[in-house]
Formats: sequence, structure tokens, C-alpha cells
Amino acid sequence: MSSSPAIEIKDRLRAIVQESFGISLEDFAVETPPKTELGDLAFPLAFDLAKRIKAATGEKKNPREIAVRLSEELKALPGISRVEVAGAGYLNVFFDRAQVFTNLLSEVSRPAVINQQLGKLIVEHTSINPNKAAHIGHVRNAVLGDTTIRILRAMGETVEVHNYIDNTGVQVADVVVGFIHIEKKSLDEIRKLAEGGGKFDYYCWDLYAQVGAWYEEDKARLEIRSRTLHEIEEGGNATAQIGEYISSRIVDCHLDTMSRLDIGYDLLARESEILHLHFWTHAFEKLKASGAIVLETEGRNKGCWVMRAEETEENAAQKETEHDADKIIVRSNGTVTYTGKDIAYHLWKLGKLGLDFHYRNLRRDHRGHEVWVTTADVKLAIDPHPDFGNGTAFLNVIDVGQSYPQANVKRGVMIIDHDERVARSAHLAYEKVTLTPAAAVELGVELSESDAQRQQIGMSGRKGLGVKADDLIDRLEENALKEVQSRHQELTVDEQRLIAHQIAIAALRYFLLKFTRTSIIAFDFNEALSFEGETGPYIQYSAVRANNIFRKLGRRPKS
RNA sequence: GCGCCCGUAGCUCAGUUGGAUAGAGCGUUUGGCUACGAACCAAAAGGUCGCACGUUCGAGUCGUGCCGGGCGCACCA
Repeated sequence: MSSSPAIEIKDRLRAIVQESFGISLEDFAVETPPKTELGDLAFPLAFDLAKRIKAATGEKKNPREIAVRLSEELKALPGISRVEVAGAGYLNVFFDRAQVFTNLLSEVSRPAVINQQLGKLIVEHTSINPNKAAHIGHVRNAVLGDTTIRILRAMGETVEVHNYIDNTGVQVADVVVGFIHIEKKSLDEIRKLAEGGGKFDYYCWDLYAQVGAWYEEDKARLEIRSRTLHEIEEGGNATAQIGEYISSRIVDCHLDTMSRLDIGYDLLARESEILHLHFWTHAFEKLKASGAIVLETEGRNKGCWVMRAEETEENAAQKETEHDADKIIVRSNGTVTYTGKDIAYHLWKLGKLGLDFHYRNLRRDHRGHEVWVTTADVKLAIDPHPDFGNGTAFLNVIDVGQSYPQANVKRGVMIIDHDERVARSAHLAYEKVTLTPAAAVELGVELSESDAQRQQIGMSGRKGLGVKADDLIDRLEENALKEVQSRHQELTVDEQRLIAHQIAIAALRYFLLKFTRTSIIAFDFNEALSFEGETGPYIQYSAVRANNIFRKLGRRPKS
């Protein structure tokens, strides 16, 4: 058997059906019978065939008869010990288990094929605002992205991993405001603080929450925010320097946190470069030339360049009424919205922009892999560098709340160049991680009466409410270390720590993946810290035991 | 108002293109470490798959309409 027994049998069945009934099948169902006595695989195919034969010829066929005929043809296939027809027409297959197992074993130990069917995929994940420590919700993003990448690579695909750094956004501006206007610190003082050994990302976490409260006290202070943001966007001034320094240090912290989880990146693409290297100017021309955006000369959006909502029959009638889904790309004051900047970035990702970043090395990560970062400064640029961008599709791991802007980004890119590479690009959406009231209390949060009644409480960076990633990993490692020490006193402390670390990250990664992407995870400490039952450590335990069995057999599968 | 997501055992969740008696973990109860590692295993109890109608030989799964919870629909990102 070549690939998997199920696929082999399916192929054979497809051929039999074509030959015997003249019907060409697409994919069809395989299932596991409810009891092992009924077989290893079951095909409810005969029901479907009966229906199709009746539709085509009007002839009524008994599903059971069809199943019997299929079973006789199928018996000869190697790896099958027998085939039975059960119930009203199920086709149940029994494996020659020894042979199937042996084949599977050699299959598993074979190296991954080089597939490359999809060209170079660009997967963007993590993309945390560089103004405070990463929390558990950010880790859900990173783990989902990293695992997707591992699966694609295991399938032989080529993947380039991006982490988008929004270093010129409002969130960075807020922390800059905190340092300058609340703490009255100079760049040197901030530098001293960041390099002083404490956790700078934790410091900013608290400061960011303070800034939120500070604005609340006096709304007039919001003027300071927009002025600060403007200076950061423009660059080349003292405020921008502070912003640059803070966001870079926080990115370091994020990379350290992600390294603990064995997550790495190829390229950090920074928003400041998208601005300063005029990516937008080029994208703007393309958007205009393709007719993707139009300048409104009247109405509410007068003076803006907008991407018109897709006209469907349903909304055509509503077009004139109050709700209008047109997306503004350029504001009437001439500045670009985030959607516009993201369209420019995505055109670059697919090699459709006609411009490139400059690049420099940032660091080697925990695996010794070189991480690159974009730069606008030619003097800092390192050449040669890997060929970034020019992907054949992009996959963006971004929370589901951004489905609407993400859809607009894809649509904008699609209008400029309508090809299948864009069509198969996608927003990999996931839901957020919230806190159970119990978890919030454990974090020392005082709950209002209405909050205590709720099933879940949203994390809020602005309020400083959330489970920091490093704290959680620390707790997991401590718990795991206790367990390891109680079982393996013969190991050195370093060995114990290494094992505890591996167990801890398995627990966390598995915990974040075991839920459907689109379901909200209400974070519970007990559940997340558990090593028993349906957990990562249980899978590790199973793998270790299986390996020990192979070792005792005198051979082991390559992992 | 429009759109999206969620609703399945006491709790947290699986359930692939519609298929046989709706599953797992946690928790509860019972039993098991001189056998392949007890971070485990064996077993018991536990269900109006939110509600209703429809399509189908067959619906947790598809359609329509409701109910409950959450989130989008900015000249924010």
C-alpha cells in the first residue's frame, strides 16, 4: 500500500464503481464502525449509489445488493483480510492488521516529501502591538500560526513566517505618552530602565493601563495622544526615537517569550517601513488605476477615497439608505487608514508592488535561526539577504474581530490583480481567550456585581487585565518540575528543568489548540495547568511509552 | 437594522463531504501498581444535541423561522 489504507481502498472502490455502474465518484465517506467486531473501516457508499442509479435510470436497486457486489470486487486487495456487508448496506472492511501496521510503520519513518505544490506561502502570525507584555490571547495566535506552519512544512510546502510589527500605532503612542508625560522620563532614563534587568514588557503593561486612566481623568489629554502619534508616524524627531526604542525593546521581549514556546520567525515586517519606503504611494496608484477605489465628490464620504461595497441584489435596494458598507481607504485629510496600509503590505507579499524593504539581521533565535527585520535605513541594510516576499499566497492569523477589515484587504488586492493566488489566500480567524470570573479573581481583580454574574470576562490591555504569557509559562514549569522531581530524583537538576520545560510548553500549546478556532476559550487556571487527561503531557507520555516498546522490540521508528 | 460566531452529559469540549447504539476529558462511584512507565488502565452512572417546522430511506450535521449568549458593521487599528 502506498499512502494510507483508506485512500488505497477508496481509489479501488472508485474504479469498481466506474466499471460496474458507470458512475464516476468524487470523494465519499469513510467511517469507523461503531464496534471493532464490525470491521476497521466502513463505507456507507451503497446508499448513495442506490440513489444515484435511481436518479439516472429510474431503476430501483437495493443498497445491500450493491454493497455485496462491491465487496466481491474489493476482496482481492492486499492488506485486506475480509469484507462484509452489514445492516442495510454498509460495506465493512477488515484489515490484515499485521501487514497494515508494518506498512504504516515504514510510512511514518519515511522523510517528508518535497511537495511545493503551493509555491512559497507567507504566513503572518503573532503581530502583537509592541507596547506591553504578551498575554495568553496572543499566545493562542502564535501557537495556531506556528502549528499551521509546522503542518504545512511537514507536507513539504515552503513557508515564510512573518510577524507584523505595528510600531507606529496608537498603542505604542500611548506608552510613549506615559513615559514622557506621566513619568517625565528621557530616552536615557528609559534605556536605563529597559536594560536594568527588570521585565520591561511588564513595566509597560502597567504603564499602559495607567495611561488609559490618565486620559479618563481629562479627555483633553487625548490631544497629546494624537500629537504623539503624528510625530511617531512622521519620524526623525525625539518622540519618534523614544517610540522606536520602546517598541524595539518590547519586540525583543515578545521574541523571548515566543522562543520559550519554540516559536520563531523569518521576518519582522514593520509598519514604519511601509510608511517611510512609500509602499502606500505605489499601492495608491494601483488602486486608483484598477478602479478599486474612487474619490467621493458628494455625500457623507465627500473628499475620501473609498472602496465601494460589493453590489449584490440584496443590498442594491439599500444602497441609498443609512447603512452603507463602503470602506474608506484615504481620509478627507489625505491620511491613509490601516486597511490601505495593509493592502500595500499584501501587494508586497505577493510580489505585486514593485518595491522592496531593506533588511538587517536582528538576532539568532533559540534554534539558531536568523531572524530578519525590515529597515528604511540603507546604511543599516545587510546584503545579501534572503529573498523575502514574492509569495504565492498569504495566510493571516488574526483574531475574528478583524474579519471585516481583513475581507476588505483581500478584496482590494483581488481587484488590482484577480488571480487564483489571491483567491486561495485567507484570513485564519480565531476567537479570543477570555477569563472565567474565578480566574479574574485569582489575578487580583475586583469584580463588579454584574461582572461576577457573567460567564466570562474579556481581557483588556487597556485595563491591564489579563494572564501574561511569561507568568503562565513560569507556573507551568514550576508545576512540571515538582512532578518530575518526585518521579526522577536520579536526574540532575538541569535534566529535570529541561524535561519540565518540555512538558510545560506541550501543556500550553495543546491547551490552546484543543478547542475549535472559532470558539471562545474561557481561561481557567486549573484546566490550563493540568497535566492529566486530554492534555499535551498525556500525548508525550503515550509517545514515550510507545518508543520504549519499540526499543524493547529492538528497533524504533524514526520520529 | 445587516452580518458573523457559539448553544451537545453536572463542568470544559469533540463529533470530517448527512449514516449503524451521539463520544472524550474533568468531576462522581468501584476496581487495579512484582507484568510494556499509575502523568495510566478497566468499569459504572450521567443526554429533550437551545426550540419548532421542513428536506431525506436516514439529521447533532442541510434549509427556514424563533430563543439565549458573544462579536463585528469608525474619516481606530
